[in-house]
Amino acid sequence: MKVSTRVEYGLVALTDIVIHSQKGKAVSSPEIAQRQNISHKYLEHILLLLRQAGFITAQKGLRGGYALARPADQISMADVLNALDNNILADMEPQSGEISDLGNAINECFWNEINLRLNEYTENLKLSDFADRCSGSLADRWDLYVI
Amino acid sequence: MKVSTRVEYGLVALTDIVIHSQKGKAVSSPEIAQRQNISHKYLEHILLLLRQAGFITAQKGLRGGYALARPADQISMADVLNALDNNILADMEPQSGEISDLGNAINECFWNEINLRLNEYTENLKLSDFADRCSGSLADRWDLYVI
DNA sequence: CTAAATACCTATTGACATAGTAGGTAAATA
DNA sequence: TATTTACCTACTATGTCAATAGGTATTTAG
Repeated sequence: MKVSTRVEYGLVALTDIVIHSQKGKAVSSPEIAQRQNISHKYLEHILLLLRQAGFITAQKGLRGGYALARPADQISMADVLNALDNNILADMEPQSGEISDLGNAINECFWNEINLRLNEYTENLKLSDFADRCSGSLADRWDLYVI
Repeated sequence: MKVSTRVEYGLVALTDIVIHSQKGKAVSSPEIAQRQNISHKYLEHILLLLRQAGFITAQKGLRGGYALARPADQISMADVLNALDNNILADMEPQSGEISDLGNAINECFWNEINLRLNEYTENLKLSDFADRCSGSLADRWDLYVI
């Protein structure tokens, strides 16, 4: 599936915050941008989306930055995806006003089925599980270089 | 999931051909266009894709039209989707050349997992199953009006 | 032989989303 | 007070989508 950089970077940024959050210390956008090799200015737009959706809180000023607004095990990937892209998990809707009976039938028995599967997977997968898995995968990678 | 009209119409057109095919009689594009309420000229482009991908054969001239190139139970939905949209089932690839280790990890443990699920479903679903289901759904609809 | 119907090909267009870039403002802290 | 940060608004380049348009080639019916 083709995914926009907005979604891609959003997921990376959020996971970065989870991984690098420490007690009382926010993660700043320049920090994330450098670590993840993302344009800082562009990243700011994306972090705004994530804040407006209620996943992170922001602190202005020196030593400011972002932190999770609630525990990572209470944030589902479905929610995050929807915040970054309205359509990515949305039900299929006819783009043209008129649609044939066959078109309707196809939507019902195919696209909705696909959405059901995507939603089931992403709703049950929480940000915490996600970050754990990715960290694990990262650790594996590091081993390659360390040995 | 947001789906382009190209994919939507392509699926409808192909299913229309399956349903309305009769021995020795091709299904013409004006016929499909009228039945499914699709712009005829636009539909021609889409049918071209389906022909080039080898799903249907075309016959020019009076009484010409389209027919399935091989049995419907030998055409997987995955193949059809890929013919209509290269990216819809494709693995996640970094859009920018450079991607962080975390980005790579996310691709591996999240997007590829999603693609795996989509591919599993759509590869096992054949056009024949698909047409049956949709016809069934259509029959249900008709009952509503017939009774 | 001719006319009509059909597939096929190429080009063009308007609308929209994406992927940034740019510059400035407000707030918080060392 | 200076610096760092988040925040806000505007702009732009690029590409894809969703057609529309017009013409050519081919086949069949009559």
